[in-house]
Amino acid sequence: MNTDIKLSMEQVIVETAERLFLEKGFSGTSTTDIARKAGCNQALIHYYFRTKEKLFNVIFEKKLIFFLEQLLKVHSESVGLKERIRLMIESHFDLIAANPQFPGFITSELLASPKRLTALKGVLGDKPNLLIESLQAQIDAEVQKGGVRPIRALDLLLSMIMLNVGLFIYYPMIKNVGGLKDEDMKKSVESRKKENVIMILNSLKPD
Amino acid sequence: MNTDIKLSMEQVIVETAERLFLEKGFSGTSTTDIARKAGCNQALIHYYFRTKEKLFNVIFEKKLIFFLEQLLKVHSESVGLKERIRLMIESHFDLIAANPQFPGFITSELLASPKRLTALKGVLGDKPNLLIESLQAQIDAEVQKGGVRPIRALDLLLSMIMLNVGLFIYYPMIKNVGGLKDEDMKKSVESRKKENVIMILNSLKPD
DNA sequence: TCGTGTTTTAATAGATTTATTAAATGTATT
DNA sequence: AATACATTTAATAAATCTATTAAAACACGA
Repeated sequence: MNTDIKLSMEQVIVETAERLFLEKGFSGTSTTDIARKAGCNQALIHYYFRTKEKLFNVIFEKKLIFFLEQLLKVHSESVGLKERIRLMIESHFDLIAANPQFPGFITSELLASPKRLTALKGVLGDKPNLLIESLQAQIDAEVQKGGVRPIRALDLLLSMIMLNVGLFIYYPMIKNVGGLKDEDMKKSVESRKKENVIMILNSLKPD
Repeated sequence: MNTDIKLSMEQVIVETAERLFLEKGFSGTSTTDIARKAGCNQALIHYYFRTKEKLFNVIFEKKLIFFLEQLLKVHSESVGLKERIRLMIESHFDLIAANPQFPGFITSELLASPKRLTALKGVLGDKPNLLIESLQAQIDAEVQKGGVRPIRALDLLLSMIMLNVGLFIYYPMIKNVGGLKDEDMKKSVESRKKENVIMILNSLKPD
C-alpha cells in the first residue's frame, strides 16, 4: 500500500516551518532555512506567504487556538467540582505531554512579542470569561456547602496551568541542574499528572 | 549632595546591555543598539567584551547565579518543615516580585539555548543536591510523624517555583485574555504570595 | 611637554537575512 | 500546438548585524 500522498509545496512549507519554528522559534528560524529543509527555493516562501511574519502567524495562531480551545473547554458542571477539576488538569496535562515543545514555544514567542496575543482576543471571543464564570459559580456553590475553601477561579486556573506547563518547560533544566538520570525524569513525568491533581485538590480543602 | 558617580564606559555598557537583554532578549538586542543607548561607538563593545555572546554571558551568569543562590539557600531546618516551606516560598516570591522581568528572561534564554545551563553546573557545585537532600530528609521525618504526605523534594520545589514564577511570566497574557483591569491584577499579585503558600502547604496535608 | 599606554572612534569587510523582480518551467484547456 | 495561468527559480537589492583594523583622542607620569 502506498502511503505517499502528494503534498502541495505550500503544505510542505507550512509543515517544515512548523517544525522549525517549534524547535528554534521565530527569530531563530530563517526563510532560507525553511526553504532548504522543505526542498524549494527561498523565494517560494514569499510567493505563498509574502512575509516570514505572515507564515509564522498562520502556524502560531493555529497552534495557540487549538490549545486554548482545549484548555478553555467548559467541562460539564454536572460531574461535581472536584471531578471537574481533575478532568481539566488531566486533559490539559495529556495535551501538553503529547506536544511537549508547545509550552516553551508559546511562552517564548509571547514573551518576545506580547502583541501576538491581542490578535487572538477576537478569535477566542468570551470563552475565557465563560469558563471563569462557570468555574467560579461552581466554586462559590461548593464553598457554601463547605466542600472547598474560597478561591478565585482565575487563581485556580493559573495554578493548574502552571503546574502542568512548568514540568515541560523546565524539564531539561531540572534534569541538568539536578543531575538526574533519564529514568528519574521519566518517573517524574509519569507521576506528575497524579501529583498535580492531588496538589490542586488538596489545596482546595477548607481549613 | 551630588549623587552622580562617574561610571566607566565599560560599566555603562554592562548596565545598558543588562537592561536591553532583559527587555528584548539576546537575539532581539544588537550590539549597535546597546552602543547607541549607552552612548558609545559600537566597536567599543567588542573592545571590552570581544563578542556579543561573551557580554551576554557576563550578565546572564551573574543574574542566574544570584537568583539560583537565593533559591537554593538551605533555609534552616530548625524552624520546622512547614515554616521552612513558607519562608522559602515567600522569599522566592519577593525576589521575583522585585525583578519581575527575570523569570521570562531566564526561561526564554534557556529554552533558546539550553547549553547555557551546562556552563553553570560547575559554579553551583552541589548546592542543588544539598538543598534537595536536606529538604527530603526533613520531609521524610515529618512523614513519619504523620505531619505531611509523602512527596519528593524535587517535586515540591518545582511546584513552589512554578507557582511563583508563573504569575510573572504569564501576567501580561492573563491580563490580556481575561480582559482584566490593572487593579484586578494588582490584587491578584498581592494575594498571590499568600495564595501560593496556602496552596503548597494544604497540598502537603496527609490524606 | 613628550612619550606611552589606554580608550574611543571611523571605516569597513564579510556574512546573513528578508523581500522583490523577471524569467523559466510546468500544466491544463481549447 | 497555442494560449493562459499557476508554480518555481535565479539573481539581486537593500538592510542589518557582528567583528576587525587602523587611526584618533585622551590621560598621565617622567
